[in-house]
Amino acid sequence: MRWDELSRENCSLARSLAVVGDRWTLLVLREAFLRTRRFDEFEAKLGIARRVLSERLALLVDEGILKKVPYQDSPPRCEYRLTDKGLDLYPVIISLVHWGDKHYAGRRGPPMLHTHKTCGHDFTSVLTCSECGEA
Amino acid sequence: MRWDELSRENCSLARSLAVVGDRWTLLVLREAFLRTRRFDEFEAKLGIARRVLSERLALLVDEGILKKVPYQDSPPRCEYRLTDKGLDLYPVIISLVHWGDKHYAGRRGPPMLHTHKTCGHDFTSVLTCSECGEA
DNA sequence: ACGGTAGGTCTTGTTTTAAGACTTGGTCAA
DNA sequence: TTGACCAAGTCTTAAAACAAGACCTACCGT
Repeated sequence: MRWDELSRENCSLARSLAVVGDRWTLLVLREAFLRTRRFDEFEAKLGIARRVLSERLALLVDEGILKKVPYQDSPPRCEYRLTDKGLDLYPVIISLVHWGDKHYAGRRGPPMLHTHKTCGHDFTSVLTCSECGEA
Repeated sequence: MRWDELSRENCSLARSLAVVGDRWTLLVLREAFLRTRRFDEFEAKLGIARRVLSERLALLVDEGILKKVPYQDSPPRCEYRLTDKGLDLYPVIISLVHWGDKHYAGRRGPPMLHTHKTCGHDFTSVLTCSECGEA
């Protein structure tokens, strides 16, 4: 099966992976969540090949996960920002991060803590049922 | 940056992706969650190349995400089952599935519903804070 | 001895990725 | 007004990963 056939499978996981399931896309999105916005910021922070970065950003814009927003007129320049669809990927990224924290953290604990702005605590994520609220 | 360097980055997302961030691994795990257990069941349900499947299963066993369990003596045969570490990936998979449901479902709605055994409702996932319980 | 089955490995050609040089349109300072 | 510089890419080449399918290895039953 090829990558582009995957997106036509009748399976939400396959369709999601057809978009974000490659080597780099989720790392690009992690940077976007950390407020990285410009081409060379992404390049510098990720160490990704420029060609691959260019391709991924274009794909993410195509899919409506990022949008290009002009930030100056001359020369005309754009930055990349998350759309609502992109923001919806937060649970995916946070679950992967917490899985990594749990199973690959070294002696010094997880590399980054996540603080819940509303309650002020560092948190891990708990997946709950939308109907009854249980874990 | 190469794939194996990624796993040495000081970032839980990068380390997670070094294991499950390729084209096939999460689809293999989806099948494992759906109780697929044997080499040719995986092959038949996924349409994956045998060489790639063999490589992925070996990696997942190496990482302690799947384990080989003998199910008959002669000829000796093993099946692949999720370990606790593997089961911990459920939130990742379910978030990806629900993201796909939300943004790529066709007219007929999502291809598969998830029922919470405890409360009996079809559910979507809600990510909540481990400290205060809010979404 | 023969065909079937489970679980792989090997080979070949195609795609993707990595690394880094090159391009384009514009600014700025001398 | 010329030359250096910048952001945001594109192009080239070699290495790595993948897809498809043929082949291999125990062992079973007949």
